[in-house]
Amino acid sequence: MLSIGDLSRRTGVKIPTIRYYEQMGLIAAPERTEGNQRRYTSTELQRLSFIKHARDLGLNINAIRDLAELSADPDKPCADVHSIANDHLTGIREKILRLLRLEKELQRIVRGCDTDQVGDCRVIEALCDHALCAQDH
Amino acid sequence: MLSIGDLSRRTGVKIPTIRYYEQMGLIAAPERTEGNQRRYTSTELQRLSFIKHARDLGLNINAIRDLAELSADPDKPCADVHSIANDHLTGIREKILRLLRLEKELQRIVRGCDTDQVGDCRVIEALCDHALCAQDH
DNA sequence: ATAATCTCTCTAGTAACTATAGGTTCAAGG
DNA sequence: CCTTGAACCTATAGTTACTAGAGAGATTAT
Repeated sequence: MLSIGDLSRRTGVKIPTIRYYEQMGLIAAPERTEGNQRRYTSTELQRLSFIKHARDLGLNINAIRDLAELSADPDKPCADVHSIANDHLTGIREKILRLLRLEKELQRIVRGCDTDQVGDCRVIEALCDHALCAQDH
Repeated sequence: MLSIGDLSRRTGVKIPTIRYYEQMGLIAAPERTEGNQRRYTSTELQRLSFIKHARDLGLNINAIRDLAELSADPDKPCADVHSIANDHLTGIREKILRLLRLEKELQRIVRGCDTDQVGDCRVIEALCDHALCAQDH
């Protein structure tokens, strides 16, 4: 049996986060000692590792809850699993595109300034006037 | 004189957000009518446009507050302005890199699965076992 | 004058935690 | 067996940048 600290060390999930996940229903409430401390089994270790991994991949808690539910049923079709993953992938790609646009624009703005005084700093100027932008963002 | 609705329409910043910015000290408290409604001038229109533009570029409120303060002083060196912009640019680039890594990994995971049943779905499997990952994330 | 629209304040909710306070339990050493 | 220090407990509030809603009052057009 693992204490919450043990579980934390093994998964890399911080202790308050583990309690938070329990509160959010992502992991089941574990057994307790007589003194009311949580004790975990390897089942919960696996489950939390799964969650951690999914979080590291950027999935949100709802998506993870859904995935976890789906994975409990080995005979079901896994189309839903793929759909969650693909939606997430699409979201990531959109974010990447947006950030790339921002990067370009910011770079252009910063490079456009060759003065040392705020009074004629192109960065400030560009921020003041959206019309100076090369593209949407 | 502009009402808060006018200001909102002209800047694209929602009304509650304008009030929020006032509360946060990003914009000064404007004049009021006898009936206690806010009335804005073109000064505030400019300021809010500046803020909106900076937000659209992804700058956070603290950074914007700093930029706005700096821009009030035309004789100061603009090194600090550039430093804020460059820090932000660095942050954006880091985010892009992280998302690109995530995208690759997720893509690999999703493509690796050619079954239809949850029981042997590679996506679930990959999430359960971090060792199956090709790289860090 | 009245109706329709706008605005006011205040509170609470969002996502996913993190931090803190004040108290209890556990495990190891003497 | 007892002590002590580390680990654990709950509950509450704070983080970021808003957004939603309630209930009341103001403004504008007809």
